[in-house]
Amino acid sequence: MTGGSYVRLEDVARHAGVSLATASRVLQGSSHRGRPEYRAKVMASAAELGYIPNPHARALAANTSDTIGLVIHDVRDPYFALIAGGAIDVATARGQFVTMACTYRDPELEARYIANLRAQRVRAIILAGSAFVDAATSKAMTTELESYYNAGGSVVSITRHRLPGDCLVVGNRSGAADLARRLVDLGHTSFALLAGTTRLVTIRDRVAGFKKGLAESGIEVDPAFEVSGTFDHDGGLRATQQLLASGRLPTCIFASNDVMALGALTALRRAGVDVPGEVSVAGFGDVVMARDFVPTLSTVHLPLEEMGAHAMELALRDERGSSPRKVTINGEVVLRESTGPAASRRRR
Amino acid sequence: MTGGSYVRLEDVARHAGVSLATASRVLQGSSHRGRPEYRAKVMASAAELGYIPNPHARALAANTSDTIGLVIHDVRDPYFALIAGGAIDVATARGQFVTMACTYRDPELEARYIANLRAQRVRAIILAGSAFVDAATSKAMTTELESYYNAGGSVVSITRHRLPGDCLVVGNRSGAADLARRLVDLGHTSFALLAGTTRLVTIRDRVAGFKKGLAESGIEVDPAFEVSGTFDHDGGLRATQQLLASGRLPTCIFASNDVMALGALTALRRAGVDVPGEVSVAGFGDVVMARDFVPTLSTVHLPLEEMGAHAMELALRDERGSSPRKVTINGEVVLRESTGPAASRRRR
DNA sequence: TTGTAAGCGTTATCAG
DNA sequence: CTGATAACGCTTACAA
Repeated sequence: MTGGSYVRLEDVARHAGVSLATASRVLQGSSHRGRPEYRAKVMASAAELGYIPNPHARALAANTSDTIGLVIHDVRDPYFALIAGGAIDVATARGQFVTMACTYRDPELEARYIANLRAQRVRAIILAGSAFVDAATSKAMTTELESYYNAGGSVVSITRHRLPGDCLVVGNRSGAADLARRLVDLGHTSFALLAGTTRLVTIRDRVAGFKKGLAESGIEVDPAFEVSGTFDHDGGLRATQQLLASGRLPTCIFASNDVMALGALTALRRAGVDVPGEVSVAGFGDVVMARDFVPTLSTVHLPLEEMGAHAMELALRDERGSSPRKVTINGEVVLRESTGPAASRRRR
Repeated sequence: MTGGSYVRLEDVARHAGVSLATASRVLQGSSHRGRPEYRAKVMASAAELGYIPNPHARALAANTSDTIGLVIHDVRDPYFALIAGGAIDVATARGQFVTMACTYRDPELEARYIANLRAQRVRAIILAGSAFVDAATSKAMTTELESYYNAGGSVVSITRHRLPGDCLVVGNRSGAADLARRLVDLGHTSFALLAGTTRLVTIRDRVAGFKKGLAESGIEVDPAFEVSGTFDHDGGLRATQQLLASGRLPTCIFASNDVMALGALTALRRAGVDVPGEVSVAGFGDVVMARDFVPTLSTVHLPLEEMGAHAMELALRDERGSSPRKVTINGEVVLRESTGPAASRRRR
């Protein structure tokens, strides 16, 4: 059908018997300008010839492009895979390309990649993944992003309110606090916190929110029960093993994300500890597979896919908003099998 | 640091006191041409000014680009997330961009997207995800890809040996046959096959291989135990429920991929059927989480991440291979908790 | 409205 | 080996 070579705008113009400029205007202008008969002719020719504009030429001439940069922590992490999926779908539907990078929370890698996206003049940059508490860590990246933004680029971040542009603010604090309250209602009184790195603001917020929720009932977390590690499956596994090794268990373990919770579940199972019989476990995020964990995981549901889609929509809106938008996303507590009434209570 | 505006090659040239052409040559030529003193000057100026080449201009002039198109079924599916992750990592390390699309096995969407990648003159296209048995379905896509390939583009596919270019051929048949043998060794005699859509060649191959493995021991699959559905979690769940509803169970269930197997596990658990006590379950692929399923999943391990990395390396090799390479990837059976000795045998 | 022509930032050709 | 200069395909003033 389409031959080996390319159809250029010039070919379309000639075929339609109009000038290059006219063809260009017709093809890009969603507006109704152009004499109807010319419009029709050009459209027909373009379709017949199978014309696809050269995005590079377009980018060069118009100083914009139709690709969006998506910077995430790791595609392999289901949390981000969901966000990416949602984002990619709306981009594809709108004829935009998505170029994606995984930066593994390495600020330097992030900075470098963003510089490249900027040079590529991507239409927008979406950043998903927590920032570090220490703002200086990502200074280079922030600077880069600001130049991009100031030059007219769109920036949408998820949970990075300090960055320029729009932001999807996840209610980490409130979600975790809600979860804590529900857990207390179940009768739990002693909690362990698998915090991951407390240098990530997401974790810090979730932990802070959780503690606040507990505090309302006068419950404090034993410092010995606050164990950190990496913010992933292994981190959850190791932290739990550490807990297990200490010989003392709380009645409930809160992992600051679902994947860590899964690690915790695995560690507990290996050690022969019954969940929720002996300990309850809860996570945060509600990754799709949380429903398939054994036991199914209690967690704070976040509409991850929609968040990705929403972020992409913000990134794609015609006029970059006069004022940056902050959209709050609130999670909803979902109690499933992994949390039960407190063990102590049960024994009564 | 970097100002708001852009540094162009011209600026670097002026700063270094050489011509545009010289600067261009120095900056792109990995070769040692250019007077050393000029080379040094240009490099220094570029570094000092923070020069980043404009990829669009480069693409337009040189008719190539430094982005690779990655077309997969769905990022949310851990199987593909792993492949994508492996691919993205090597691309990033080599300073290449990856633009990714999910096509959900929709041939039309695939064709459209590939046409766009082609127009964008991406440096290579990587295609992961099974083809349909019926070649006509993806005729348009194939044509598009061939034009791209014939025009000098690199194509690397995973499990699509009919396509032009290099191919990572997954030993679906042999892997499934191996698995079948091991399962027979365990004493199993009756098997159910959760096939997914038999229109996908991957599934067809896995099913055929599995049957072949069984046939070596004179075992046949009861047609009533061969149930199809979608090639995902839900497909596995539903197929298993269907099986359950029929009132008759085999001693072992083979799901043609891990995610389906997870669905099966969930259905079984909900129905109160013990695995592997009453039925054994096996999958294919060895998604990371297979180790966290309860029970941990027996499956055929595929080095998914390495496959993605390998595919990207093939895509990036300097000269497109004179002859297309076919690399065979063989899976390895991993027996974990989800398969045990056949239930009937146990009861003796 | 439509056409002409001047860029956009690089690469590549061709003289010097 | 180096330096002008013409592409590359498209957008967009500017002119008609």
